[in-house]
Amino acid sequence: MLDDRKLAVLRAIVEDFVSTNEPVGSKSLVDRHNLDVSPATIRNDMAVLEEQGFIVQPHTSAGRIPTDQGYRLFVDRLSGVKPLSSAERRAIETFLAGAYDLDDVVMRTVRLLAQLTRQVAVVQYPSLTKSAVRHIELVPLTDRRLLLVLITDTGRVEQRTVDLPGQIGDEAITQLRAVLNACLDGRKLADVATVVAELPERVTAVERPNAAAVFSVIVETLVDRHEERVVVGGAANLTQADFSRGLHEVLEALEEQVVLMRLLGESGDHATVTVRIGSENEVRGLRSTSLVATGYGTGDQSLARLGVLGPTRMDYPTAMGAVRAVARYVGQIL
Amino acid sequence: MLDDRKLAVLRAIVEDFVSTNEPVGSKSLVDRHNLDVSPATIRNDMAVLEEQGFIVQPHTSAGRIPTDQGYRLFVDRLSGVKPLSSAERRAIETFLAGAYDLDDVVMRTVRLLAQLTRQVAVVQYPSLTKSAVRHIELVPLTDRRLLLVLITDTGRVEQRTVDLPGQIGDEAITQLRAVLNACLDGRKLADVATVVAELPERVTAVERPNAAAVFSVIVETLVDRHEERVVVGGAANLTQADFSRGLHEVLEALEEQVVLMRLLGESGDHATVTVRIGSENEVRGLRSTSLVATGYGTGDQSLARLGVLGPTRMDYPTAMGAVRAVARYVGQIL
DNA sequence: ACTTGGCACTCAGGACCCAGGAGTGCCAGG
DNA sequence: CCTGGCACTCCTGGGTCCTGAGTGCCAAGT
Repeated sequence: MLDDRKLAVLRAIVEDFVSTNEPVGSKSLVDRHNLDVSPATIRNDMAVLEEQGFIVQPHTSAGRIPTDQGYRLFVDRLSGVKPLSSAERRAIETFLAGAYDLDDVVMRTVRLLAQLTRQVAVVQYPSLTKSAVRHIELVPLTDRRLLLVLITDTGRVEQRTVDLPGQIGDEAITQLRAVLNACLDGRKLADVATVVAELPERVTAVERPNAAAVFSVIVETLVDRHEERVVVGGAANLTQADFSRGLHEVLEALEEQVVLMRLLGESGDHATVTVRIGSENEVRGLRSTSLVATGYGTGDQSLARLGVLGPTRMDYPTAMGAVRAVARYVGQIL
Repeated sequence: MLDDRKLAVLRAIVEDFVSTNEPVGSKSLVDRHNLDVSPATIRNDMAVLEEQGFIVQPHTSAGRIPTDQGYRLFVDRLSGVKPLSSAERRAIETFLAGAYDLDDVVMRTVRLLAQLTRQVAVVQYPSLTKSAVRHIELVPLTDRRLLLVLITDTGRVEQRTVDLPGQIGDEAITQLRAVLNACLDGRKLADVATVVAELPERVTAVERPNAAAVFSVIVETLVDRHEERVVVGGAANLTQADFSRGLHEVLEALEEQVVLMRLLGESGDHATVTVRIGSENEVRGLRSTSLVATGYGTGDQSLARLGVLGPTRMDYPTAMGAVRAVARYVGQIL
């Protein structure tokens, strides 16, 4: 039902509209691309495309602009992933190379993505649940409060204060620390809950209440409270694309961690770049934006996701290229 | 040169303009405030105020709007700090009460300030240099890499990886850890550099290269690299105020940590709310915004600063009230 | 020495109209 | 199935006009 030329026309419309931000008409199409047919023919094709819901005209007798569905077809069948220029690759490498720690990696990644794509970059912190415990440290704050510091093998550090039911002495802390590290070191965080359940037996009875408090905080921190943060950058790029009045909505959505998590979280296996276009987004307020995202992580498993967010009128091939490349490099670094 | 009535007129102009966002004319002034003089009199006063540079008219025969200098006079002499309603006070308390750790406190504070003032909130992390070392932890990652975790008495946790010149064994790590904690525990971070300089003597000669690497990272982390982060929130509120095209500039400035530091950092002793209006801001791109900021911290010393940023057309008394109140509560919590 | 009413003046903003042009849909002929 | 021609639509930009808010100034009043 859609022959090759119609697809070519759709592709051309998307490309032109993305670069000019103006409805594109039959005449300018035949000029700019070398379709060797007449404008009238194109018009017929466009009529069909419109009927199928891939393009619309903002008002009678204006050019056509792609619908969300049109973009969808475009990314699915009409365009590939545009690889980065070698200059860009080098830029990525040098930019990410000097990172100190995990925080720094994430921050640099956000900036990098934002600059590269001129869109809003969104990077999720590597998930806790898929990494393993490297070390647990207990530091006394007062005689009834401890600071619990938990270090994972992805280099992430979690900290929480623990309020104890009773006083605790130095030697008790030392003992507790030893037990914790002996039992939890190297364990996948996902397994920690079950291991912790067996721990109380290993502690002397008198210390059990305090130990229990610590254990429950550990479980809470690691398992229940998936405090997986999302970092946003490049919000300034939103002002270029004209969201008319929707900008406010978009900015608001970007400040809600929960919303961002929902946005990024869904679907998409590792190493595939997924695109979510306009109304496909569940998130209210981001209905006129598109998300290009992928997973990243060490080896074959995906630790978290990152991507860019922009107006539906976005250069998808380039964005996909940048997202994929950055995800790979970040994976390498971790 | 400026009698009482002229000042009253300026105050009225500021208040009206802030609430309506429209140039205010002589007629509406006498209506809305009960100045019992005629519009003509007001016009004379306004002429004087304009000559002195406190107000301008956007174009001939429009009402007047305050200049930066006008706002300055307003905050300095014509308005106080508006205390919060008791409902707002309660809101602050309950909102900040449930905070887990330092990160959480900072994040909640940002949200709170943004919601309270309907402006952009800016909160600086408590400065490292003024707090003391609580604990230092070394965790082996590989045989040539350590993770250094440093805990301060304000509950802040700093982490850095250290690349060692040579291999290191478990017992060497233990020794090093003991030395570090023995010597640095409780020291003000500002003093750490001098203490560290004396440390190498306490380590066996064979371990000195590795130890030196660790020491230099410590100094770097704590002293040289004042990586004092600033967290921004409520950027969506910027869209309400019409920055015409300057919005882009403002958003860009808000993403530059360095710029924010410069903005917040200057001047202002603890517990005073300082206001920086429009062109008084050094920062290019924030010339049409105002900052209301103050220090916060435990006891009498200021650990860091927080504030709100908005258009110069801002409700200063309320903003100042909110900033002051939030700063106090946060100080209490720490 | 201020204050006041009166008056002429200015100018942004909205309503209105008009022409130009880009783009379309349709149709008949190749 | 493609193409040229043609009539139609309607957005866009420019121009004009008008109105209303607001001003500055002046002369008279207190």
